[in-house]
Amino acid sequence: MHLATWNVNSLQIRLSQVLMWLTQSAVPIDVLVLQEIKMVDEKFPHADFNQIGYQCASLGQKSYNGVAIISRHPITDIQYNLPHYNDASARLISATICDVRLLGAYFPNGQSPDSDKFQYKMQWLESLQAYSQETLDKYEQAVLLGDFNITLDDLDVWDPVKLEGAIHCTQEERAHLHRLLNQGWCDSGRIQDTSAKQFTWWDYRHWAFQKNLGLRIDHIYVSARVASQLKSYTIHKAERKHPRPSDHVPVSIVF
DNA sequence: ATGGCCATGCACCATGGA
Repeated sequence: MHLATWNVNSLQIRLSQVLMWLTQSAVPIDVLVLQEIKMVDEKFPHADFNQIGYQCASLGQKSYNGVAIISRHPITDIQYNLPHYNDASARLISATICDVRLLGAYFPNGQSPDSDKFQYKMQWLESLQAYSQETLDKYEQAVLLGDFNITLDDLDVWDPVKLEGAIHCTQEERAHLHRLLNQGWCDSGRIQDTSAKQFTWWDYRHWAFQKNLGLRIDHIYVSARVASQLKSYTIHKAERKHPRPSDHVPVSIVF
């Protein structure tokens, strides 16, 4: 199974690139989860995806956030957002596809550690912990993937000294990722290669991509059963060379 | 030394992103 995640920063703007990426993939993508589609469900371009053999489920929102699942296989048991957290933002869509439970997530950004938005991020993460545990208890094959907006450790940061304590790099945020890993998830990006710096996001400014000044904040966490079957993990950096790219690139695994 | 990008909404500047 080939699974991918991509924060597209507006599906309106990125639709043709996403369709092209899906149709040109050497190994066909079975499921792609999207974040920041910034689009209400009524405007979701189902027909464009149907035309290339995919069906979709979306949790949209105007201007901000919004997540979706694009799948070549039937999508069942869809859960919108966190079950125990009343969220005004569209951040999570879960479904079962080919006997695999998928959680496509757009974690809150947090803005800065002293902001109200950081408090919201912490509350959201607290609720995610419970939902994550329920998911692992219930499904042997599970994948939690998306834009986590958190670096696991300094290896995920282009300049850990400069960014020490900055948003996405605080110990409080990282503690939540370690809690998830302690629940039994495996970071698919750290199973095979555990020493190389590899990023999934680069700032639009300062020629950051050209200088490779980035962060790894998009993650694919897999249950033990899926981890044991993992064949490959790929960060699709070439998508950042598109004329009008997202600041994130797609990440995918094959198992 | 402030910031330099990109997308959205609403109107050409403000907000959010990370």
